[in-house]
Amino acid sequence: MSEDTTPDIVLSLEIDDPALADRLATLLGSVAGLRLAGPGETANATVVARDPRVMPEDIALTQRELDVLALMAEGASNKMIARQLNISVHTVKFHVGSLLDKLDATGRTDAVAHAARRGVIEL
Amino acid sequence: MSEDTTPDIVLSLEIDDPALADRLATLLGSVAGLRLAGPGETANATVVARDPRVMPEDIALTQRELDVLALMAEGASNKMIARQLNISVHTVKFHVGSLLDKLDATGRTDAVAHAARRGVIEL
DNA sequence: GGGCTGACTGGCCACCCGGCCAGTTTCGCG
DNA sequence: CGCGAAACTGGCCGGGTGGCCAGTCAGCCC
Repeated sequence: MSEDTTPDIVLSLEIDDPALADRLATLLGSVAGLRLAGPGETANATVVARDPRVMPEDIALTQRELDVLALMAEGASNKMIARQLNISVHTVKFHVGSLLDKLDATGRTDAVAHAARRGVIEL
Repeated sequence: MSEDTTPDIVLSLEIDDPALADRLATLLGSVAGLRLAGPGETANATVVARDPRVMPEDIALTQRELDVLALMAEGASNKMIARQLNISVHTVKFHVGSLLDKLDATGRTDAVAHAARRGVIEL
């Protein structure tokens, strides 16, 4: 007579590895106080396990490059970035160029995507 | 003598809501076959629950727009996208323009960032 | 001191991008 | 059947972007 005050926690699974997903579903499905989400149901929490992509040590970015990168992720143009950081557009381009090199990107959009993937920045 | 073949699944928690985090930790901590990750330990899976931010229904994007968006997220230029989709560069620009409108973005970088934030695409 | 590295600035230029206008086709609805 | 909405395609052009060159300044190591 106490469960009504604290309903089951609903969990959804987003596991790439089928074997792991199966084990987790079995284990979690038999825990009192929580259950797995049904189709279309909104879960309280999600269990995620992405494929073990290479999470190399953080790329060595200077503070200035991080500043520029953050503003790039906001969709700022070089001109806007220059204004924000009180530097010239040419300097912004310089840092952007360095970022493209270090992040192995072909353009600013690619750079932001790569940085987000690697956890260098948060979207 | 059978646990050595299937070691415990290690879970880490990333829960914004402290109360929910506490309940999950209690529930999951007493499940045989899995345990919570210690400090610095690499987990097999992560339980995440972000604060219930407005998750509006997916923005209505056409299939073509999704195609273009996906390639944009890969850092592809309009020319590359055109080649990939067998359409002209001008048409790609048209779709990009629609994406900028629908995603309320100022440029392709901003569009990809917004789309990733809203879960429209996965980086 | 001399050499070195990294942040910063500038000019120049080919290319790309996004906005404008215009046109076609396809589809569903009254 | 007409008709409008939406998807799709194209030319044009101003401004943004990225690559290349060169140069200054501050800090650090040998």
